Amino acid sequence: MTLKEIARHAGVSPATVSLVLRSSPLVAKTTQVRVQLAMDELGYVYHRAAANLRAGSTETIGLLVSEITNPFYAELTAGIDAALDRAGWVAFLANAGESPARQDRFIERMREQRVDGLLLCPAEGTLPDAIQRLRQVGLPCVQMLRHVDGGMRDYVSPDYQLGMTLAVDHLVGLGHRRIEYVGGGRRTSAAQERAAGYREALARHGLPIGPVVDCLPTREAGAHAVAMLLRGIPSDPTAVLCYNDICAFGVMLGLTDKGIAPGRDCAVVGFDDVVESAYCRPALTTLAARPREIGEAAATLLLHRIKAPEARAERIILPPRLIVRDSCGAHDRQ
Amino acid sequence: MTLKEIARHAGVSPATVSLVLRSSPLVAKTTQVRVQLAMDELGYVYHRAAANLRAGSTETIGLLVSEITNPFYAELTAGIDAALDRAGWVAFLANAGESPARQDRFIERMREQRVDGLLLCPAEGTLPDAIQRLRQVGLPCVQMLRHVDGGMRDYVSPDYQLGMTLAVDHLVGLGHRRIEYVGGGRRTSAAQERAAGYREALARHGLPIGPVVDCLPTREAGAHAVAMLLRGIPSDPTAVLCYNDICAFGVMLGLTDKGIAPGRDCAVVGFDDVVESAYCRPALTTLAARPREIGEAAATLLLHRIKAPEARAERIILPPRLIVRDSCGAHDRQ
DNA sequence: GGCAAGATTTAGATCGATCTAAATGGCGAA
DNA sequence: TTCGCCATTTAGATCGATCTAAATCTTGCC
Repeated sequence: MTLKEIARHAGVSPATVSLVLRSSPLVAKTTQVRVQLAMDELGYVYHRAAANLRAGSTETIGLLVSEITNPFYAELTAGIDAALDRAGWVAFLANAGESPARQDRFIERMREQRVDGLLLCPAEGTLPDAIQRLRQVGLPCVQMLRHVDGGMRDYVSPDYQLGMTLAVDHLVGLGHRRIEYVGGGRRTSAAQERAAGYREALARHGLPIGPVVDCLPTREAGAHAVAMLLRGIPSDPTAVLCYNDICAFGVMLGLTDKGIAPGRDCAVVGFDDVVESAYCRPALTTLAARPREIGEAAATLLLHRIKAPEARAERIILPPRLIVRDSCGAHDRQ
Repeated sequence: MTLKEIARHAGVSPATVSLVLRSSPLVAKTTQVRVQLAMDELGYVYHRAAANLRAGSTETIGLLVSEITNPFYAELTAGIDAALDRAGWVAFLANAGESPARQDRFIERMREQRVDGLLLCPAEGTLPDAIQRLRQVGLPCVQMLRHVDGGMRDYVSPDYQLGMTLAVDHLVGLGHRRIEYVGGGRRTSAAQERAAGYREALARHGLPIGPVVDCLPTREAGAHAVAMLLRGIPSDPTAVLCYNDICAFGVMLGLTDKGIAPGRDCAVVGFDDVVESAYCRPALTTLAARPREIGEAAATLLLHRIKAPEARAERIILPPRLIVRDSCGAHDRQ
């Protein structure tokens, strides 16, 4: 059932049907109704791919996340999906699993599909070159959560550094002087900016800066990192900042297993504010990074960029909010 | 940069280039090399949409999940993505958010995109009619986790009923006689099969069947449901089965808040085995539903169905495994 | 050398829409 | 009546690939 058959059935030319499909004002009301009727009657389904081939745009984007099973990325994805749905666009999804090779494969496939743009969280180890190439071939791209080119191109993310500053200031206000950070070892901009925020805030307060403890963003790694924290040099920390909530859950488990009560004996602060944060015990003090809003902002920015490819790059950096719960001990002191 | 230009550059006809692109054995080695060289040199990118228009298939599917932010669906999605990637296919993603209207909109859009098939978790309230229509228009479709047509069409899911049976048998083996189920009120097949499994298993043991307590799959609802459990008619339950792990987390919170220790004073069993189950305290006894495998199986089945649309429908029902941890008290008794 | 068989290559139509540029029809004004 | 203008409609080329059916080129063999 094609446009041509609709045309025959409605007694007009294919060109006219095409105009009706795109609700052009050129078409007379009566003709439009007649064509619409024919389409309903014959159960016509618009063939977007064919239209796209001629028209040049697909109203389609590629979405690459580094790990969909991380609840933070899942929220991000939901935000993107909501914004695209409002605009009538759809996204191809892929899960890079932190593999630059898989990421390259996906980008290649998206180019073949002729998507109009790309939303991506660059996998760890992505070369700036990869993003540069996209620019060269004229494929609009918005980076999310991480950047590999100094963040000077289109980029949407939480303000990691500000988040760490808020956390440190809060802990210092509670009287903590030995504050460590768990979450080194990753080579993403998101990790580096957090570590920098931690160091800078401590320096501003004139406090000793512990070596950053390596930790992947998993509960296992968080629990395992606890051993590194308790070296007693010069003394054990009284507070621990974590790369994200998942790490923090692990750290709290690790502390508990050593007989140290998180929130009472040692403050723990996470990052992200995933759903569980409010429900674990002690409830986790953390920084709300607002992933859904980030997703919506990123999708909206990409749609703008597609319409205006030559406009200057935008950076949208959302300030996180400190959510004070029980794991930092603030509630005990009042 | 099109196939035609490659042809000119390589001194062959467009038809030959097309054959090379699809690595046809018809082409002579030397020609193939020459064409390949021209493509590399000119930076040619295959135009899949154009090829699809002629060839009739898109090697693309639509994936509709009811709630991507649920970690169970996130795992499912990761499994699907992995299987599709291996086959070289890609998926359009949408998040229905349990809205049949949004679901219909997405299905319509997928038809316009001419996807070759659909993977979907039907939103609550989906009419069997919706699936029936897909059959009529010849769009292959595999239902996952839920079905709206008696599960007689292509369908992949855990064996909910068996899961409930395993849980009840285990609890009965531990000596429990008053076992309740939290998770009614939903009108999906997944909910109904769980409730049926619960009732049947209890009946087989000759035990009293409590009224199923309504509970949405959220922590809040789980915590709230606890009040309904503790009515003392004829006595409070000593064990609670839950719709899924998220509910179970809520129930454990609710119990704890009432001074009842889950795992010691009251057994709690979840369903799904999401990552947190192993890490909450007490660690949750639950049924591992293997979402990643389900996702892979569903994607694989859909690809088969696309190749053989007329073959008979397949039901792939994976048996869950009971994972005994601390919340059912089993470890205390040994 | 001639011919059939097999191996390669190709011209031209085609997929289902959009685009451009021109055709058509109706109507008031000269 | 004829013309010009505006509102509609349309023919035919086009997007970038694949498909069919036929053309061309090699071989091997008599």
